[in-house]
Amino acid sequence: MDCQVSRRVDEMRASLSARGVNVTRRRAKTLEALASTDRHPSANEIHAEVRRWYPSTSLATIYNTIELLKEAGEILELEFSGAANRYDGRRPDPHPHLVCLTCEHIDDMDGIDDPRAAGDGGGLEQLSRATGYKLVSQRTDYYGVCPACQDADGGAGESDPAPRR
Amino acid sequence: MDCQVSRRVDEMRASLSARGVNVTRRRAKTLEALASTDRHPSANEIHAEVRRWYPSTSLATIYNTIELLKEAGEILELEFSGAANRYDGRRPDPHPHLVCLTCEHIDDMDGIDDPRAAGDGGGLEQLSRATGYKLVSQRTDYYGVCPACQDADGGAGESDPAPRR
DNA sequence: GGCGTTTTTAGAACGGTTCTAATTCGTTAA
DNA sequence: TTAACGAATTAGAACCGTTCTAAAAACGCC
Repeated sequence: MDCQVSRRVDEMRASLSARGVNVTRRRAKTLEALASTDRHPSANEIHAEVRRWYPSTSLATIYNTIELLKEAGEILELEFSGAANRYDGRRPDPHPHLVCLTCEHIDDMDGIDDPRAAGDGGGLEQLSRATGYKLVSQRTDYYGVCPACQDADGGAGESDPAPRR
Repeated sequence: MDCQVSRRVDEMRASLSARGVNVTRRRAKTLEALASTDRHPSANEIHAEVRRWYPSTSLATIYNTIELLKEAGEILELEFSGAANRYDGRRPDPHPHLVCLTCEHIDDMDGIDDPRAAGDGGGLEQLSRATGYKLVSQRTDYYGVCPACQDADGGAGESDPAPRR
């Protein structure tokens, strides 16, 4: 396993343990599946990955582990109404994403010189004061068509190659 | 009907008509329900409102009209995974929202002096160039507890008065 | 008034998520 | 090694907002 990945897995494991959560083998594999990709997998995709090692694993176990990780603040959940939720186990703090409406690929939006592209963090207290809300989280998404899908589109015509949202 | 509201209804109606859509009485009531509130109603709430005038109205008709309005770019749909989608018929262009996690109230976030609080618009072309995506839309939400729910909470204790998300 | 089209209805279907009851697993104590 | 207890896991049902479908109703046009 990549060193970067195993470090992140250790972080998550420690965070769960600190909360008294027993990190079983299935749960550990779930952490690994989350830490080892930047593809923002869905619960189903994580399930498929864990099943490669523990084929009897139920989807409920995946959701259970996801819930524990959410409580520990170790993953970021990206909710979608018409499609499966997606998870970011590498960067649990809110950060902006680029969502492809054609293939549902999700990229982190990093290092772009735009005010809104900044990670949040400091801003929430200030905004809480300004709005009267007690703000705890934030989400920014940009929707469009990713480079690969633009290329696949061969120039002009639409051919609806994949799910749309 | 408020003058502001009826102007907005007329706008929507014109926009639908221009696309060849027949604005029936039920559809007109749906426009009105959307234009006459800043509460960001769900499909169910719109349904209840339209039913006050046309009691036989089916939920499918509401979704049908919502779909037509989306195609015409006349409403903003705020999707939520664990709860019903919400609609903004007053300001169809993306703008930031404040979402109360306790009572599910949604406020428009206006006139707050924060970089991310700016309506989008111009930024998308620039960001498209920077990211390689062909961006068409954007969403920014802030999550927290609204002033009313903070007050209702009477200071310290939690009592889980309403759905959580 | 009759006819073809559009709209509407009621309810089934769908899909992702959550819940439930039963089973299995892991640990500790005899 | 076995017994017993609590935690984890499983399979499948339940849930709920949304979408689909087939039939009925309303509408516009001659």
